[in-house]
Amino acid sequence: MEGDGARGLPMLEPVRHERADAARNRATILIAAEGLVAEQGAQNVTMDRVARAAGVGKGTLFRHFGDRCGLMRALLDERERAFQEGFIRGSAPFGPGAPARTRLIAFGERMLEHVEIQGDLLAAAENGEPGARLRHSVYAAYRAHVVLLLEESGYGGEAGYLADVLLGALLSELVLFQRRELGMSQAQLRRNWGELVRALVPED
Amino acid sequence: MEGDGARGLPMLEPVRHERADAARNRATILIAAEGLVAEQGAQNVTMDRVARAAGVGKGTLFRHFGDRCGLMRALLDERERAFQEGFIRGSAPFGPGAPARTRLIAFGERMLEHVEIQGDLLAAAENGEPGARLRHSVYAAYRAHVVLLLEESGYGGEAGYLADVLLGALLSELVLFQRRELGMSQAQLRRNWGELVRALVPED
DNA sequence: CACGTAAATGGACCATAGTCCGGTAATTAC
DNA sequence: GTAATTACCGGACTATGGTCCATTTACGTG
Repeated sequence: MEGDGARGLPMLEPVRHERADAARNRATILIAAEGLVAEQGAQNVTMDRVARAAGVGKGTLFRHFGDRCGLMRALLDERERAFQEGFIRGSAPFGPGAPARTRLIAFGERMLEHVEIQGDLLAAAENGEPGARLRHSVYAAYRAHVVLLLEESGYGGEAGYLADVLLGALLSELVLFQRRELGMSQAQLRRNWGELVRALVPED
Repeated sequence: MEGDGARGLPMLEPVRHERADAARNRATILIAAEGLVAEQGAQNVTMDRVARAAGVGKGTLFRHFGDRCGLMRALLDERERAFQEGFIRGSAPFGPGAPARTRLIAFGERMLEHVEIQGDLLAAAENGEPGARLRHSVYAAYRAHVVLLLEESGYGGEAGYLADVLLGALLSELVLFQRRELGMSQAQLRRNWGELVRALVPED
């Protein structure tokens, strides 16, 4: 049914060439949005203001980023990419090379730092329709990584379930609540995360 | 500063007498909202439509329930109250009388059932500003209960932290995702919940 | 280079959550 | 019973996320 081009190579990119003006506008928008977020906080930035600040129409904004969460995600993208790169190909214990349980602890610690630095932006990016964040590919990537580590560690139970629970403990909404509302320190969260993982995952 | 009536009894209700028309309107609104939710699903019910269906103005709606989440919560209120009543004063193992760990497992199982039945409504009620659900008194009540059980069980770590993690595993957004998107069965979730608690909480 | 096509654009438009306030009706004091 | 008070009412209004489409602009081709 799909009209594959029957060329030699299957196309890896959905878009052959992003038009120059589109690329320029995307960059302009991201810079404008970044500035607004920096000066007023992610929560107070409206799509209208971003569009006006970037000097483009609202339609352009939504064409490029889909929705508000998409824009926020795009702002996080660079860090996000570095984060994923880190646990896939970085150096141990975050990257490969250390025992699985150790890596899992390192994963959580990095995630806590990530939330510390990008907290509001993360919260804004995850705050869409119910369940949207779970269906997104970023969650899938994290989940797959945790599942892999759990299986590697020899965990006997259902790794997918435990991955959901563990990622739940790192959810930005929760971590921000613990930090700001409950007054837990970052060190406290790190310690508790470590204990949690050690209690659940076998040493290998 | 507060003008306490200096009568004999401290007032237990913030409002001395809800005016008859107000009470009538609240009831009418709840009935109308219940009907709309039943026939179109919580997600598709707008405040405007509820107001029109109830034959009241929008202002009345917001005066009574604060915001959309408040209305959804009010619709859940009866079940919610029964749920809380159950784990505070009900019969074992959900209520008092059983070992703490057993009660905790029962708590989770009831919560999973609760999500099964009231899923969409719960999701709608929890879907507000980031962190709002965590700051709400319902979350505080659940958290306090779980903390109590953990301490009673002789859990050595920080009970508050573990309570957040455990409640995260029961979050309606997550459970609905696991049921609908991941295709996990309710039995599977029950089993995994039980294993999770048994792995983390000492038998007592 | 001229041209045709497909993509990008922008801002008018829509839907919906939430606010505000002049008017009104229920309660209370006398 | 009547007047004063107080709480309630309703719908017009605002703010904001998101859609639509007629118009414009870049790009590949002859």
